[in-house]
Amino acid sequence: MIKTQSLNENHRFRALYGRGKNKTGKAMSVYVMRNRLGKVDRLGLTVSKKIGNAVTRNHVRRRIREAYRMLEPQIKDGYDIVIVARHASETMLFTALTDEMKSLMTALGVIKEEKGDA
RNA sequence: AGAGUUUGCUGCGCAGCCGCGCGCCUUCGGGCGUGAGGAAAGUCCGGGCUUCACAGAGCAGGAUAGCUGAUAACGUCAGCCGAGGGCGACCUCAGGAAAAGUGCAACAGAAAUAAACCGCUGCCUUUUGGCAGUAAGGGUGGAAAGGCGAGGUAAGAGCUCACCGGUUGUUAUGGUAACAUAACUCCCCUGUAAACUCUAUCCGAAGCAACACCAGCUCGGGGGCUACGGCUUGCUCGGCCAAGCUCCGGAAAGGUGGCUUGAGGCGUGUGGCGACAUGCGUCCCAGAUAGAUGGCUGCAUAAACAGAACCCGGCUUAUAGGCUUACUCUCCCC
RNA sequence: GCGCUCGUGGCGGAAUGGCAGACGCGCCGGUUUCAGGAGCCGGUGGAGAUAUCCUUGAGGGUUCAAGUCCCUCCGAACGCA
Repeated sequence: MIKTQSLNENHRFRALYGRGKNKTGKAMSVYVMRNRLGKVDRLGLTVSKKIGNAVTRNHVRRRIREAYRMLEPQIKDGYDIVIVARHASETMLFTALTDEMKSLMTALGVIKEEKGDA
């Protein structure tokens, strides 16, 4: 990923859960908050043990990261984003996963508005 | 043909585009190579490695339990012995000691480690019954004094004898041994040690968040107090001199190493029934640090259990499908 | 990584190796009331032929006998670094 670092500090996670804007879909919940790092985005992933065993959790984490990578060029700079996986993210089609992430991000206002888009 | 026992293996692969960790190269655009398991799991054992304030001794505690071997070691493995199950191939077994001692054995039953309720026999008594002898018979129970026959007796009893069974000891033969077989001899004794215990053998503790180093306004270092102090798994002896709090003096997180060449893999020869050992050749095969293997498309597309975190040897548990070794029983045909 | 504890009717929670489910809460039925509550009385794991059988997270073992002892799994909660 080009402009995104991983978010691994527990206090930032708690700040996002507490004060960030959030939206929830079938496959994930997304929390968003501005950071003070300028052009850098930071992504944190949470996959709890309720989702499944280690193999399942790895798989879910990779799918969500891949979907984020597809979406990354359209995301505004300077945000911390935390994505919490839910059960459906293991089984649903990858295209549906990508679409859901995009619609959640759009609702939260972190997707760039494309030129000439009505 | 049917039913069954058993051995070992595999458990996705290829191509295209985009993407990730590590290593090397780089004209800094990128390129090349490589990248999860048989259980990586559970953490049930054993070892390496590191540190400790570890000389060490005793007690306590823990583990193991047929024999011989294998191994770095083991609670693992191999072969054998014994016991149990199965017609059999074969499978299972914490498989030392109950004759060192203690405990426990509910209910039932007269009685549970010792015995007289009924019965049987003798004597006394008018009868009811009393005294004595007796473990053959009765019922209870998981277990009731070894089984059966004969002798014997008032009635009976290993009281005596024959046979059988178990058992203690000795001897002989075979075997390294566990043990097996035979002879003589002693005895006839409940079970339980996954109850305490005894016997034999083994065990210092903690764990890579160990530990070492670097950077840092805070390091290092020093003073005072706790003091019959702290540490050494628990306790005692012994040993060591450090630990906590506070003050000079004000606190939060980082980086690097450890980290992968090893009791290593593969092939092959030799020794051994085997576990395994060893010679030669050859190969280098993940090393992350919120944690790398994913997404899409095609090949008929369905495909289990499941993800390394210091490393090895085992055990246990999970596992769709496929392949495979050696055998057994029954039926039919020749 | 290391270690400790627990699992019993619907719920909480007892039970020396010896009749499993004490006790409390809840639930059901009855009584009382015009009606409800409280009180009082009785019942309450499952199957079944109404004899009995199966039940202490699951599966094995030891024992005459296991909720209890031993082993292996499963699940939950907790401690230390």
